[in-house]
Amino acid sequence: MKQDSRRGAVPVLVPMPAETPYTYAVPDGMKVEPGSIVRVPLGPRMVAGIVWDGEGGAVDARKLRPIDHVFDCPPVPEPMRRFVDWVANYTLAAPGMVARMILRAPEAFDPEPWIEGLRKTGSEPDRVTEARARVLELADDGLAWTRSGLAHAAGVSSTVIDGLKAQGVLAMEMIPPRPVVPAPDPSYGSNELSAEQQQAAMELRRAVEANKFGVTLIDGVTGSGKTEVYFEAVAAAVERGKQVLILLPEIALTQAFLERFQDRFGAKPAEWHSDVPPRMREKVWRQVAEGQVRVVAGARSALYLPFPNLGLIVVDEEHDPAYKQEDRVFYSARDMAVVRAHIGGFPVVLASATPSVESRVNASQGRYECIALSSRYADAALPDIRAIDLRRAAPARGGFLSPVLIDQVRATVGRGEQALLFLNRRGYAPLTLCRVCGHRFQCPSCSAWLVEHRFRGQLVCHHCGHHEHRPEACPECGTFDHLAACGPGVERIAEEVVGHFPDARTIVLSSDILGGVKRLRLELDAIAKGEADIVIGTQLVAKGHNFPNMTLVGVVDADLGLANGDPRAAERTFQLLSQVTGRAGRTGKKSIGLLQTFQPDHPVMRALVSGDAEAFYEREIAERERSALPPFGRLAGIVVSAETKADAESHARQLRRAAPQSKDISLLGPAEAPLSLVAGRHRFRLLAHGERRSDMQAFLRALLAAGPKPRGSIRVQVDIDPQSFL
DNA sequence: AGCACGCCGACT
DNA sequence: GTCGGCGTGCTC
Repeated sequence: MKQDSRRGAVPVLVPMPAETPYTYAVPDGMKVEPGSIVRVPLGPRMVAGIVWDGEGGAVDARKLRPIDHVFDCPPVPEPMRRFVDWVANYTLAAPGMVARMILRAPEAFDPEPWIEGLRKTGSEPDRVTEARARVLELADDGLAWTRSGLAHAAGVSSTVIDGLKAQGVLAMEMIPPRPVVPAPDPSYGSNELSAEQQQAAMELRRAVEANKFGVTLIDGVTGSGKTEVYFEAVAAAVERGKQVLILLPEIALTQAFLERFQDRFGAKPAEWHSDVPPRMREKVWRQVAEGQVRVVAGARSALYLPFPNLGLIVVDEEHDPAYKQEDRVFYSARDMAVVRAHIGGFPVVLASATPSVESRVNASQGRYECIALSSRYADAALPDIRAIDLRRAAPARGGFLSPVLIDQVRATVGRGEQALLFLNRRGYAPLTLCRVCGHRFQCPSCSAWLVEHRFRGQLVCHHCGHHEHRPEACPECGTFDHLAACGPGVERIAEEVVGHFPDARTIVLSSDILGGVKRLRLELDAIAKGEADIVIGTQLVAKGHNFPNMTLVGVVDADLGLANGDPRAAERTFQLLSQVTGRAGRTGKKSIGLLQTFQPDHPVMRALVSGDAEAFYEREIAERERSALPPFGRLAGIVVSAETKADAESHARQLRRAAPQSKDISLLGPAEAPLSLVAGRHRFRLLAHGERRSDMQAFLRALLAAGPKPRGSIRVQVDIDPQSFL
């Protein structure tokens, strides 16, 4: 529905951190409406902006500059605009910075050009050769073909096509650009669902058909077929002519998901993530905006695609920390998906085998519906999980694998099956020190320990990327050959494994693998095909891959990550180790998960070994409630980034002056960062905890008003009470 | 955020 | 004498 175009001046949200839209003059004869994407002059350059709602603010008429161009593009729909305002307000980010996330496909604002197509005219060629006959048979469908498409399909060279065109047998006409993906067919393949799945699918279908806001949490154990269940909700939405967004954490590696989708719907969903090449991004953006793309599978940024007709969002692996964006605009895509659904008045589905504490609490308190899937596919037995008490079964001197684990690896490989050794730490050793003077290698800009990467011969900071050559001599005391590597990384475990099993085929998988995502996919495929006996990997092996022959998962250091002060440490560890051990036993073979730990009685280990997640979560929830941590209390905070510790300290003083009501203003360097929020370089953080979100807003305003703006940026941590967002 | 302007160090 | 580092300030 078009509103009247407004004359005079309109507000335009430009992609920069201004608190309000800027006002631009609308030249005579130009028609714009709220949501129009326009090109406007901003300082010395031209930028794309979005015409916003309301009246343009009063600006000095001499400053007012005209809109340069209105793109021929569907306007950003009203629910999207409300969403931008909502996210900006909630995260205390500038609305323009949120809008910028919508505008990240700059070439997509102009329509895709039509392409040349060829159609049969009905006239006959002078001679019908074999090649020509094949072409004509294909073109008989009456549809327009592209020149290369027709040549390829008929298996002829394009000169054959040109010949037919010259004779007037085929005529050229302009045809619309091809869809990035074919339309999904909700009745293409129906998965066989168990009674339990059927029941769950019915509930989701009902929610979609009711076409009103509601959140459903699918809590389904590994192998219970959550995906098949929510595919039925997707089908219901597609049947109703709605668009669907499926959010996945780190989609770049989830090739298998796309194939499952294709098996169910006969076509792949459109993909949206950072590895989609620019040309494809533009096409996807445009076709989403035009309503042509029906289903998008994407990373968290897909939440900012301009869907005109969204009817369902699915957040798969809803507990995954990758849903939190922690730079520029801080937000949790899982929670913002709920907000987007609320604004759009449609349902949202959260799915996980290990739901977050927040979602469980929301479910138990009735804000979210909950569907539990408790039975597994017949052939997908969960592995038998046991703890190895490292105090009793200590590794050999200089090693990190206990004899118990080594024996199990030997037995597994001996049976021709695969073993996975999981250690969530890249590189060779997390700390290097001098045995003579005790010098420890530290990052010059972050104060974190430098991690040795022996293959590369370097010491690397995992916070900021700083790297230096690994020296032979201690830089402090000058002694040669007395630098000691402390603790294990995957490279060091690989060294140990090769020592024990020189004939086994061993692969190390971590995100710093040479060759990037492409190489990683190849390696994962190779492992799935059985081309490795022992895999040593970081957490990327935990994500969604199926290794049919993997029957042993050994967690080298199950305690890693429990002791870093993060209030979610236990929850995260439980989730991660559940996922990792779940890699084994996908095909019904008897499989084992072994946890090397110094704390076999820790609630996380007990929950994993007993399989009793409920007790663990109850405990965790009680603990959160008792200590007023999310989701019951607040961990909201103002985060000030600073280049140096001195700057951060001066910001802390300023913040204490500005916000005396904040009881807890603390300075955190990356080494002791409790919330794994460290991103980018040179970042020290300041947390001012507040009781309420409105306190945070007041603190921030006070801070900004108190005096010179701190250098670096000010952000509000997103990790805010998820109960209050509606 | 991006971009220009502006003022100090090593090089054609 | 210029090229280029990034500190500072501004954008309707």
